[in-house]
Order: sequence, then C-alpha cells, then structure tokens
Amino acid sequence: MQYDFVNELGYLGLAVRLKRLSEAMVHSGRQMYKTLGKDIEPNWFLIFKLLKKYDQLSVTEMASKLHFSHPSVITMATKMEKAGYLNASADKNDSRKKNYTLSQKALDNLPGFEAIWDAGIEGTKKLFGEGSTFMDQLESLEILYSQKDFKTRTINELSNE
Amino acid sequence: MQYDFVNELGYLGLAVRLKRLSEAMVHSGRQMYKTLGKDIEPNWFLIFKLLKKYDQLSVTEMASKLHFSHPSVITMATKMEKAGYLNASADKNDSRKKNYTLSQKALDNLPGFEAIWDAGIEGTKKLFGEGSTFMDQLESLEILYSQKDFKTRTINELSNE
DNA sequence: TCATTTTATGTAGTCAACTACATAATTTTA
DNA sequence: TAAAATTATGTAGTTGACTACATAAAATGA
Repeated sequence: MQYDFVNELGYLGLAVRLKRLSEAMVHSGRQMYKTLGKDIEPNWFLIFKLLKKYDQLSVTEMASKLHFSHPSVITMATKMEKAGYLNASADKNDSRKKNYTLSQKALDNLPGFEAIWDAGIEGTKKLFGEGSTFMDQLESLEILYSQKDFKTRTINELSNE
Repeated sequence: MQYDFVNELGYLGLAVRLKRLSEAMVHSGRQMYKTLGKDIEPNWFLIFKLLKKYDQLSVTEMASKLHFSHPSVITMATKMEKAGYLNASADKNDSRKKNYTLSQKALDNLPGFEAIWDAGIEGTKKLFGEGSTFMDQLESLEILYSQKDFKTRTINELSNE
C-alpha cells in the first residue's frame, strides 16, 4: 500500500478508515454483481435476508430490525419493487402500513444470490484467518458506542487531566 | 444493544456495520465540537495535521496523502478557509497550483484542538484495552482490499465449488 | 517551437445515508 | 366519544464522499 497519512494518525483516523474500507467493499460488491450479470445492488441482501426470515414486513419493521432510518428503507424497497423482487400490499387491519413480501422472481433467484453471498462470506473468513477476534472487537465497539458515545468519552478524558 | 438483524448476518453484514460505526463516530464527534464550543467539523483534523507536518501543500498533494478525491479536499479546504483557519496562495512557479497553509487563527487554536484529539485517542485506547489487535487487523483488511478486492475474492470462491 | 500530452484545479451531477417536516390513520385518554 | 397523542409512510432537503467532465497551465517531444 502506498503512503497514507491517515494510517499515520493511529486511532485518530479510525472513523475515516472504517468509512473508506466500507466504501471500498461496497464499490467492489457493485462491480461483482455487474460482472456476474446480476441486476441487484450491494445493500439489497439486507431486505432479501429479512423477508426470507420473516416472510412479510412493513417499512418501519424493517427499519427497526436493520437500525436504518425509514426513508432509507423506503428508497431500497421501492427500487427492489421496481426491479420486480418485492410485492407490496396494504395491511388489512392498519391501512397506514405497507407490507412487503418477496416476489416469485425473488424466490427463483434467491438460491443464486445466496451462493454469491456465501462465497463472499467464505472469502472474508479466509482473509481474517482462524481465531480472528475482529468481529468480536467490532461488536464491542458498537456496543460501547451505543452506550456511551465518543463525545462523552472524550469529554471525560479531557476533564481527567 | 437492542436486536439488530445485521449483526446476525456475520461477515455478510461487515461493510454495513463498518459504515454505521463510522457514521456514529462522526456524528458523535460533531456533537462534541458543538458542546465544547469549537467551530470545526469532524474531518478537518486531517488537514490541520497535514499542514502542521508539511507546512504548505496544494490540493492534489493533500488528496494524494489522504487517499481522498481532489474535489473532497477542495470542499474541506474551502470551508476551512472561510472559517479563517487556512490561507491560500498561488504557487510562484506553477500558477495552476493553489497552496494552503495554516492561518494565525489555526496556529492559535491548534493546541486546544490537539488536546481534544489526544483525549479522543486516549478514550479509544481504553475502549480497546491492552494488546488489542483491532488496528492491525484493520490494516490487514485495508491492504488485502487494495491488492485483490472483494469482487475478485468472491468470484474465486464461487469457481472453487 | 508548436502540437500533444499530462497535470492541477474547478464544476456539475450522483449516491446512499441522514434529519426535519407533512399527512393520514390509529390509539389513548379525559 | 371527541380531542390529543402516537404511529406509519411519504417528501424535501442536507451531507460528504464519489466520478466525469471542463479549463487552463506546464511539460514533453517530433
């Protein structure tokens, strides 16, 4: 890897590096689907997997399970519906709710998509190697950031001086 | 932490989790500056640190050292200039180049900012605990993603079946 | 030396997340 | 049971990264 000033900054550059890495992964994923001739986008696996598990979910239910804002879910779901992968229907008991299910096209294509996702998981597993604690540490980070955030921790450090 | 479907997906959800975590950090950083009454934005530390080390740099030089696109650097540097933290001047030998240096205001405020950044680093260090290999593993991930990307690795896995 | 290529900056438009606000339906409560 | 509060979806606008294109200056080379 060529010279990278951000890496020199250690923990200070952490947020920037996490974002860059994530963007690199998403970009690469988009290329992969293109190469394999699949007309889906990088984050759609979230909704495919959700609806595979829960059969039918509304916008808000998906947003809550994914920890995404509801407008983000609307954007994703609308695209997937236009691409023919989702069916939408109004809820019988609550006419505000819009329920989504997987379409026949989704069910037909899912095995192929899952083969790709499983291959991606295998590749990542190999990349980390045996006994990696990266995912555990990521989990800890997430928990700590949700409990007591960066701002609070830094301000505490400042007042300890 | 409440139920999170993305975490259930293991490595498949990695990119989403890295992005969310990064966004949470940036959001929290923004709040922190607000609380402490500092009129700077989360990523500005990159340019403060760069110009502290190199004194004078052009747009392209900064972009290359940070691995950012040059339009991103222009956006950041223009904001910092408007806030009075940077001075811009045309290069003597090459009139295309725009050189940036830290302003007097930047030099006056830098010690205060560095105290905040150092506190942030300390907080993060404590959070990881002794002997953490998280940053090393992040580095490996970055290197591996720059050498042979996700797409390539996944397609390799697919063809190994 | 002048035509071509490369480099530096700037501009426009895209993308995927977000917040804030709007509207309609449901639920709660006085 | 009617008013108030809450909930579900939708819309508009913001943000910070990006790519693609435009323009001007400098460097290269026939």
